[in-house]
Amino acid sequence: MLDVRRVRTELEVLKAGLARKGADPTELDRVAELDRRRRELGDRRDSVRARINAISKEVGRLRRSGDDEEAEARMAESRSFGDEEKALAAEADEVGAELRDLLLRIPNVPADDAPDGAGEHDNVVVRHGGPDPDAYGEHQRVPHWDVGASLGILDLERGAKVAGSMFPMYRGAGARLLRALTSWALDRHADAFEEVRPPSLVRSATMVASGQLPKFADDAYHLERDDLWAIPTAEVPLTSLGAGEILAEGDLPVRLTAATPCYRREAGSAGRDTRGLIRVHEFDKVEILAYTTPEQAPAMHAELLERAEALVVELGLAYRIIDICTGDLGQSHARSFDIEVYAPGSELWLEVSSVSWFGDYQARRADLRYRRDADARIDHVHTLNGSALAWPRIWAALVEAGRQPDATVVLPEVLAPWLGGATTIGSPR
RNA sequence: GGAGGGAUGGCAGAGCGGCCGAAUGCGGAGGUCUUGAAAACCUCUGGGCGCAAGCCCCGCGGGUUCGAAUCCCGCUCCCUCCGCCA
Repeated sequence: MLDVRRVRTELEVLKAGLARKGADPTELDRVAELDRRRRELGDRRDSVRARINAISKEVGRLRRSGDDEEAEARMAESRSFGDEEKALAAEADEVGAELRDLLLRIPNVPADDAPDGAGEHDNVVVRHGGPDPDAYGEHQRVPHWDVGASLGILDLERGAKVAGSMFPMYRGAGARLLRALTSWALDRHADAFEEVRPPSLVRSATMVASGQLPKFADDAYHLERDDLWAIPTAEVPLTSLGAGEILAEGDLPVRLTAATPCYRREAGSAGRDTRGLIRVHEFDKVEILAYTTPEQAPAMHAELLERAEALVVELGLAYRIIDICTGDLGQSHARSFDIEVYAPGSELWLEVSSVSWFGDYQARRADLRYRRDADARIDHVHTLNGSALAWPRIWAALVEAGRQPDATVVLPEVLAPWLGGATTIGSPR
């Protein structure tokens, strides 16, 4: 969430930021108003409390010196402030809660250098890499759901039988390919990132910390009986891993990686991209995430993007990197780069990674701070994260791009160690 | 799931309802001493809001009281035992 103090001192700057995102800037006027009222009520409450505290101390002194009569008088005096204190406290709490609820729903402001734009169509392609998307042959122009079905490595019908549509079932070499991708990616990050295996069900507070709640409750699976949420990304537990803690500056940057299942209801996109693996309710993903000082953040953003890009390069896929414009930025994001790979059979660019910088927006929600070496001041960390990578769409692109004229599928050499040395799926027809 | 015990500052560990934001020890920072270091000694050493006065925080949330770390209720988490179980 945004820093209320900035709302007080840089209201217009923040409003301009929200406007760039296409969000309603007038919400901040309401924040400023609630903040004023909360502080005013708090001040009044505190001065009444100061009176009560002083009198109560006096009562203690009088009691000890045996002057019970005067003590009684002071107790009565203190009692007379009770109702006022209660009323002011209740009102201050109410305004405070309203302020917090509002603040939790207001998006982050975009970074200055994020490109302006109203929506998806204004995103900027930064660069292309890998093979020429137009150079794929006719044998590669078969969608992955057909390739997967004929090779027996993707069983969407059985997935639907067991759990419903958009719950894919991978089989045989298809399942093993997923396992290989996860192992390969985790190993590729092992040089600098601590591997974590976090819970995939989390509390509401954890979902609030990274920004999924309260606004996007409909997008997530909720286990009502236990009041737990199925994580939509490892970002959720990894961001909260340090919640409520104060780290030493020397601990930063903290680099974490995790492979987890991800669950998304896709409530807002019913009927879209329903074929194959392009949009599914459950998928596996390897995430890389960091806590940094504000100074370290830009370099870390570049590092995460390089890592995600390196994986796509090693897989030999055609890809492009997109600088997300202000109007398309997620609620918590200040700056994001997406990596899209080209799937020649589906003839689609598929988003397989989103590498984002959140500033202190999540850290404030999570109360995740660090102590600066220079002056021992305590400040919020910056959080950054990226997928490296999301596997179903990679799986789809690999299967389509790897398809040979003889209908077998050849997989990238880099995966061989995790595939028992075999990089071909199926036998020639 | 059942029974019991516990939660205090970076850690350990005190804390009759008032003089407790909290003893003491350790750890950490600075200083004295020393050629240097160790030892010894001295000082400092939680967080939040606020310009300040002041207010709040002893797991979290309520309550009792003039006054709560201390009493009461609910919750969460941890530990022990039993049950169940990958």
